Amino acid sequence: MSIQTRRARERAERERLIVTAARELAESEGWDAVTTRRLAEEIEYSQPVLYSHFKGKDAIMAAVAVEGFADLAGELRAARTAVADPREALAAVGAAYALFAERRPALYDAMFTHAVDLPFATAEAPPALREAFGELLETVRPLVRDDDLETLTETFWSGLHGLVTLMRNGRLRHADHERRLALLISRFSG
Amino acid sequence: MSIQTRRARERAERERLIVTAARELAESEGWDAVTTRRLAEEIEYSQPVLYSHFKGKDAIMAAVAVEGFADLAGELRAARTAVADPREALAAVGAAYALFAERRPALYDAMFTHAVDLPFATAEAPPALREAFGELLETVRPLVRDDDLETLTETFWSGLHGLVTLMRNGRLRHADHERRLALLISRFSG
DNA sequence: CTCTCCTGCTAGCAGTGCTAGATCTAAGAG
DNA sequence: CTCTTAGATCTAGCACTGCTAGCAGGAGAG
Repeated sequence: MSIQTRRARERAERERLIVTAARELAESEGWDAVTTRRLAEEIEYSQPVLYSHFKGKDAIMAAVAVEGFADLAGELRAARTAVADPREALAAVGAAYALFAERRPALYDAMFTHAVDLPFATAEAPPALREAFGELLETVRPLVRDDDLETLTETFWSGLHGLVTLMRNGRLRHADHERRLALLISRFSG
Repeated sequence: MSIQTRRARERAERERLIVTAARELAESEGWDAVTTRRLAEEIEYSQPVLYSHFKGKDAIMAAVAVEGFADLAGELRAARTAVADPREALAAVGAAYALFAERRPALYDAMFTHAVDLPFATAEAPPALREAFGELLETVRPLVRDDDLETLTETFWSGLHGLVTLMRNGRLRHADHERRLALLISRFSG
């Protein structure tokens, strides 16, 4: 029995190795640099072993994305719980979200622009995803009035997502980022 | 002289042929189906002629994107000028924007998620781009109070962009789209 | 009618994601 | 302790991508 558990453990370790290698490579050189050959070289195995762990490259990106959601959830939670006042919390969470996207652009892309086949707003969505959205939900909850909580959260989230994505490929002037963020938050804390 | 003008005209026609072929192919089968070989076959020329017109595939996508901005500007203008009341105009323009993204997903992608090298919020941005943004600007103008017009417009635009992009790859529940849109608009018409 | 240029083509390169078949290791049976 | 068998891993290759060098062939100029 123990020999099989050792094998299973080694397999799991290698799977983590693949995901972290993909993540680090993407964060340092962008997703274009993450090829199956390059990734195989990085983990010191041949290409086909990747396919014994994941269905394809998209599945690897999805796994990286799930890790990203766990990170994001953690950072949002820290921002939310650091402040008592609900409006200040909203501002802090919004700033944390924007900062996350700015500092980890490749990771953010994997989470939101790529990896379409990741189940999301459904019951079978990975826990990390629900947790990240849950943080936004708890931030918005004290400020909700007439509107539906989920709808309000989704709309606020969309605003943040739009800000960071449009700015990231030069659609918005980089200088006024703070003002736009403040404006968005003010419109959602009333 | 006239012989050279004929050649120039034929060249321009072929260039338009390339762009419209790329656009139609993308809209009917997605950007993954738009390969240089497929595109060459579609216009009944060999691959290398594409490179005598455009620097590469990205440049073709950028040309398609510019066409898309002209379309978007037209639709936004129609929505804006159809209504007299500023708040209703904002709602109409927001709905028109979302409808555009929903009906032309591939075109929308070319405009906002791909084609990074397209000059945007600068002076050398193509006129169609400035026109499209200008429509949003004129819609927001009557509703601006304490905030800066450009910043307010950019933030509203980000909200719209976030809504349509997050919904398009399953990040948001499709059913509540109208409610989110209405909520966003209400937060920006006060 | 000849020469020249230039347009558009064929063929090919380097790289991509992915997979079939061989190989080699290591576990289990006698 | 040996032999067989099964599973994990690798080598080699497929079909495709964007892009380009270098060659034909027909246009225009003289």
